[in-house]
Amino acid sequence: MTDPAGPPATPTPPTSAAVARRAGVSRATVSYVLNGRAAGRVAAHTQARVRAAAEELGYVPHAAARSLRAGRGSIVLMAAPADAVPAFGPLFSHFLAGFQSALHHLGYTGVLHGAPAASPVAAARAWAELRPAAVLALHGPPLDAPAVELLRRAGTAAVLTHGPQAPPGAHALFLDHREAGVLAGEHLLARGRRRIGVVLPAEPGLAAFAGSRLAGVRAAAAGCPGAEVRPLDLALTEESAARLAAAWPALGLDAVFAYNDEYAMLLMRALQDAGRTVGGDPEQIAVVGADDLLPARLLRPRLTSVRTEIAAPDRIAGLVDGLVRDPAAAPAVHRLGTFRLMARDSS
Amino acid sequence: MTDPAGPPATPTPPTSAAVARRAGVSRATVSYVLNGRAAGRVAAHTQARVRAAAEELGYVPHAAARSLRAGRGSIVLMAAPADAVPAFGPLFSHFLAGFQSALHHLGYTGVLHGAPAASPVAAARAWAELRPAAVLALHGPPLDAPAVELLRRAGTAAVLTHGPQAPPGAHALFLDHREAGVLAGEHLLARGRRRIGVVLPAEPGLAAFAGSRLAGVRAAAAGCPGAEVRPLDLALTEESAARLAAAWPALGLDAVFAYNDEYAMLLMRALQDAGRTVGGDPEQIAVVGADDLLPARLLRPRLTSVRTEIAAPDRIAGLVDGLVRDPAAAPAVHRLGTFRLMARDSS
DNA sequence: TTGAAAGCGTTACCAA
DNA sequence: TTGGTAACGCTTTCAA
Repeated sequence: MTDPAGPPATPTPPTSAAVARRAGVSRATVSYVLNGRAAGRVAAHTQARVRAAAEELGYVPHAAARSLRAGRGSIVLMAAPADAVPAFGPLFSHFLAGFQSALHHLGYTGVLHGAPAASPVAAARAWAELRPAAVLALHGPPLDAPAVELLRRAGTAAVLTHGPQAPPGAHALFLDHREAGVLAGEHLLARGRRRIGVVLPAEPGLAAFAGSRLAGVRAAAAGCPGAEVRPLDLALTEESAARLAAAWPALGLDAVFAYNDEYAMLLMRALQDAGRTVGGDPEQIAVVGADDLLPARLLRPRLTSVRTEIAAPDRIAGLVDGLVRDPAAAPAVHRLGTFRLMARDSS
Repeated sequence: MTDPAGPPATPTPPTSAAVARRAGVSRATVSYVLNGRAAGRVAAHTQARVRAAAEELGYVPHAAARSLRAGRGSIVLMAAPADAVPAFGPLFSHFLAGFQSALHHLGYTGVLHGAPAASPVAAARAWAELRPAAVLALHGPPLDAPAVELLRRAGTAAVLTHGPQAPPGAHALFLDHREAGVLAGEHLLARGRRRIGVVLPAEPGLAAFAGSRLAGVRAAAAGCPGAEVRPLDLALTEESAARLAAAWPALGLDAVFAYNDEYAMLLMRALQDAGRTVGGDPEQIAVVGADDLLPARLLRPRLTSVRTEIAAPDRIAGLVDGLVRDPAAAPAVHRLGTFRLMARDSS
């Protein structure tokens, strides 16, 4: 490959200057034309020439140079779960797709960034280097005040974190897992259950959510004399579930909220294998899951589940856009979604 | 908030020039110190002063400016599935976490980018704007030659796409789904099955994989006289599965490779609800899934599954790093993983 | 209608 | 041991 004219792997990417040379105009003209700011400034045939030159050269603008000059980038950074894998459920994936698309229409570039971070501040520093227009921390530990401050000082217009409250300078997106617990608890109580187990997953990263759900069940039970709530440790393995099932008689529970459809399926199977029956009749054990996954509907009995209804992706995208445009907007807590109970045969 | 000294949201982020002023040194010195290139150049106490100044100002280097100057960015872009949601299985999530971490140790910033793209070239253009060091297209349609060329011309050192072969200028990461089909087919044939159905998911984005898996089963059957293979359309809904189960007698199949554990679970349940029994005995219907998901082991009978063993994340990260360092490396096809059959009770 | 030039934040080179 | 300066690619203001 000694052809000096067009090597397949160009050593240096074409710049707007190269386009200008080829079209016989100035760099300024190129910029105007390619950014649609040429109306009434540049002759139509000149525009055509510029576009053709750009096309032929395979010119692509350099986002870094652009945002350097503009003083602000257009990327919206989302913190990806680094190790807490289970967070990537189909729910979140689906939300993500819609969200990215909505951001795109608003002129942003949505990007998932998952670097292993020793601390929230370390993560914030890594994110800040990219000078994003906005940062959303939807997973892992919520951003704390120092992390938010770092991001704000680095020029991030909008900082959003999940969690019940917004640190100074940030906004919060809140999915109140307590509500899930309340729904499950009230449902079970209404069906006459009084001794309710609540699964606390052994897997790390889920502890915060699990705690809230437990609190929700407790809150529901508080209004019902004679009701008892008992936390249960469970790992996502068949051994762990078998152990819990073996201990069941000693526990004397008549119902369980299993955090999750996965934990629920696991436990339900273990209980059945241990000779107990699961279902809605008083002498059976009632089981409630969450997330309303498809496989859980395939079990017999069909699993009752607390479904998460996440807010419309474009609503959140609009919110982010608004915050970017008005960085000084008063911090607030925004609902990220709600829960709904899908009653089926297991309770 | 009229305090002119320290507004919480700084209007302009601190620059290296600000750090230099505060420390009473030049910008060059700041650069040396903060990049660890100061050994033997800058006095220890000067270094301390610079670091202190940076700390106090909350200085974070500007990635865009850095990569502008360096001529090359350090981000590794991974194409995220924009709409083909199912790709985000636990397998991929787990790989991703390890991969990001490995990239981080090599000095890269791994980033998932999922913009809605009208075509591969449009996607490539969006990616090229970020001037990434490397691009990995692990989902969706493989990159075609024009897309690769665009990226290469934009200076992307390493372009990797999934698929059986590498377009000019790109490398390929290949997970040969045919092998999964072969494994499933051979397994079923060895168990005496001769009339094998293969599920083709109705969901788009899976067609390519499904086709390969079907081809694999066909290849296995080709070596076995009397064996027949029949494709079956199935959507991921209970209605679709019920319809297929109802048609079963007419199909006269004694085995099915269901693409996926999810499809397998769905179909297995539908068959059972229609009064057929699933299992390894000759008069039962044999069902094989794939991906070896936990819930599939909870069904009765336990589901036989083809497990995907993805390559170690740090091996892939090392590969990418090598390609970035040597952009002219001869394109090759690299195995992304292998398959293994986990025989259980359903076949 | 077009061109020239400045400046965004960083780093590498060369001079002091 | 340190500082000045130029250059990366782009947008934008001002002048022609």
